[in-house]
Amino acid sequence: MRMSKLFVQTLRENPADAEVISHKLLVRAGYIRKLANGIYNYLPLMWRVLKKIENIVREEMDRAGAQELLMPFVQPSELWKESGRWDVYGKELMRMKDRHEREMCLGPTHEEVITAIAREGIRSYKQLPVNLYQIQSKFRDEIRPRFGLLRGREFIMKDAYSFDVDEKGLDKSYEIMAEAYKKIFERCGLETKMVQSDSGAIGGSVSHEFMVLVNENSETNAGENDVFYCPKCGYSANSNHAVSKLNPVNTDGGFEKAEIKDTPKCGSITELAEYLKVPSCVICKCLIYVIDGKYVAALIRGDRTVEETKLMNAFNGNEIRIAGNDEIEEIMTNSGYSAVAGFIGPKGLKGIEIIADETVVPLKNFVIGINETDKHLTGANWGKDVDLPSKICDIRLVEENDLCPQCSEKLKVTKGIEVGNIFKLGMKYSKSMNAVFSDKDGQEKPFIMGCYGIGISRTAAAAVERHHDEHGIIWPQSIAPYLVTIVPVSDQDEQQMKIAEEIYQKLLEAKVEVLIDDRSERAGVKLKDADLIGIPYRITVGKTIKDNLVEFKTRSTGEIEFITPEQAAEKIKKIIL
RNA sequence: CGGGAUGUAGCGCAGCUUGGUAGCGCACCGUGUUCGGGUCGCGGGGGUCGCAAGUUCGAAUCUUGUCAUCCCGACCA
Repeated sequence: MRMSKLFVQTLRENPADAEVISHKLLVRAGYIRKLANGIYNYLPLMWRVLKKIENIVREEMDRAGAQELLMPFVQPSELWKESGRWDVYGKELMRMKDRHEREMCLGPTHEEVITAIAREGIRSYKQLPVNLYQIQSKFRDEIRPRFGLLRGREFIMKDAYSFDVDEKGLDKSYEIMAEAYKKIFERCGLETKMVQSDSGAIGGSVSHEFMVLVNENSETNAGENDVFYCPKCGYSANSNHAVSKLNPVNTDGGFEKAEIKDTPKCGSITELAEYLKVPSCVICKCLIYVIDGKYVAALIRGDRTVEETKLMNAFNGNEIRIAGNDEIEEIMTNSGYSAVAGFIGPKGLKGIEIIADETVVPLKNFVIGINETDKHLTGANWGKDVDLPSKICDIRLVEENDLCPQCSEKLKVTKGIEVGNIFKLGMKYSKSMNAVFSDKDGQEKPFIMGCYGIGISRTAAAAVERHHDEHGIIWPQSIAPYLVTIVPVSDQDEQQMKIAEEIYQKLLEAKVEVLIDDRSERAGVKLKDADLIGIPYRITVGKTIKDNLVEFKTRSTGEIEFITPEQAAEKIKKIIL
C-alpha cells in the first residue's frame, strides 16, 4: 500500500477526551475515530488489525473443533423473556420497539439465540458435543463507557457456546476452550493470566477470565480489574471472586466485661479504634446494603472490606448498593432505634436479613454498635451479648499479603485487562428455555452448556496498552496492520525513490504486507509517522544507498543494521516464513 | 443516577471577568524554500461560538432552560 493513498490521518496532539494510552495512540495514529460516546469507527488500519486478530481466533477455534456461524444483531424480546433475563439484565440491554410496537433488543451476548438454535437443531445425543461460535459486533449500553476501545458500548466480540450431554462433557469442552484461548492470546503477542472469576449476569457456576496484566506504575490504570495471585502455587483470581486464608491476628479485645461506652463522634472504624485505643480488628463492623430492593446487614471485622459481588452472590442477587442515610433511618425507625451510620449493630434489627463474614466468628470481648448514636458496646461476646447470625459466609475483599487459599503463601495483587472469559453455564438456559435432546436411554434432557467470549477490539487495545513507547504503538508482528514500511528519505533523490520502489515491488510479489511512504514529506514526518503507527519493521532508503546500503530497523527492539536492499528484502521474506 | 468540569474550524486551544459582530497553533489548498527525526516564508479556504429562549440598540461574552462530552463512584468482553 502506498502511504500517499492510504486513508489515514495522524495527529500531533492527543485527543482531549482520551485518558488511557491505547485510546490516545489509536486516535493519534489514525486507527479509530469516535462517532458517539463509546462508539467508534474502525478506520482502514484498525480494520486490518482486527481482521488479523479475528483470523487467529478463527484458526484456533476451528482447530478446537468449533464451527463458525452468524446470529442476528437484533433480537426479539420473547427469547429474553423465556430465559428470564428480560427483567434482570437491566439498562445495559439496549431495548427498542419496531414499527409494530414489538419489543426488540440489540444483542449484548447470544445465549438466548444460540439456545433457540440448539433446541431446534439438536435432537439427539449423537449430535453432541457441539461448539458454535461467531464474531460480531455487540452492544451493551454501559453506564459509563470510557478508555476508548477498552470499554466501548459497541465492540467486536467472539462468542462461542458449547453443548454437551453431561457435566463431564462440559468439563472437557471447557478445557479445550481454555487451551485454545491460551494459544490465541499467545499468538496475538499477549501474555495472559487465566484467573478464577465471578460469573456475573451471564450466570452459571465456574468461570475464568483471561487477563492481560498491566503495570501498576503506568500513567493511567487501564486495567480495571484487581487480580490476586500466588507467586508460589499459581492460584489467581479476580478480586470479585478471590478467597484467602487470613493472617493470624489478635481477635480478643481484652475488655474485662460487657459495657456500653460513650464513643462521641466515632462514626468511622478509624476514629473508634483510636478513641477506644484498640486495634480495628477487634471491632465488628455492621454495614447496611440494599440487594434487589431488600435490606441486608453485613457484619465484618473492622479491618476488612466487604466485597460487594460476593455479598450479592450470598443472596443470589442481581443488584447491590450500600444503603443511604435515609434508608438507614427507615430501618432504625422500624426497629425502634434512632442511630446514624457508624453506630449500627445487628441486635434488635427488625425486618432485615443479617449475614456475617467468617472474620467476625472468632471475635472475643469485642466492640460493636448497638444502634445508639455516640455509643458502642465493648467487651461483647457472641451468644452472651449479641447473637451470631446463622448465615456466615466469606464476603470479604482479599487484600495483598493475605495467605493463598491453596498453599498459604502471601498473595500479591496486580491490575488486569479482561480480554476473554469462559463460563460453565450448565443448564441455566437450556432449562429455562426448554432446550432438550434425547439421551441414550431415550429420555429428554436439557443441554449442558458453556459459553466463551473474547473481546476482539479490546484485545487490540490491550495490545497497544502493553506494547508501546513514547513514540507510538509497537504492534506484535502477528496483529500488525502491515509487516514492513519502506521509507525513502527524500523524494527528491531519484536513486532513493527507485530503490525503495524496487524493494516495494519485490515484497509485494512475495505477498508481504508492505507500506511504502511515497508522500512528498520531509524525512522527520515520515519517520515519526512510521513509529507512531507502529509497523514492526522499517526499511529506510537514505544517503547510504550510494554504498548500496539501506537501514533495517526493528521497531520493538530499536535494533538498526545497514544491509543491501537485496538482503533487506530477503530478511523480510524469511520473517514471514 | 449521584458528585465535579467542559462545549468556539477536522484536531489542540485563547477570547467570556469588563457585551461592540471571532482569533492562535496543527491539519488543509496555492506558491517558494528546505531535505535522515513533525523545515521556514508568503498567500488562501473553512466556524449559525452545542442548541433554544430571554435581557439589550447590539450576545461567543450576561440570565434561564436544554442537549452533548469528559473525570470520580455503582456495570462488564
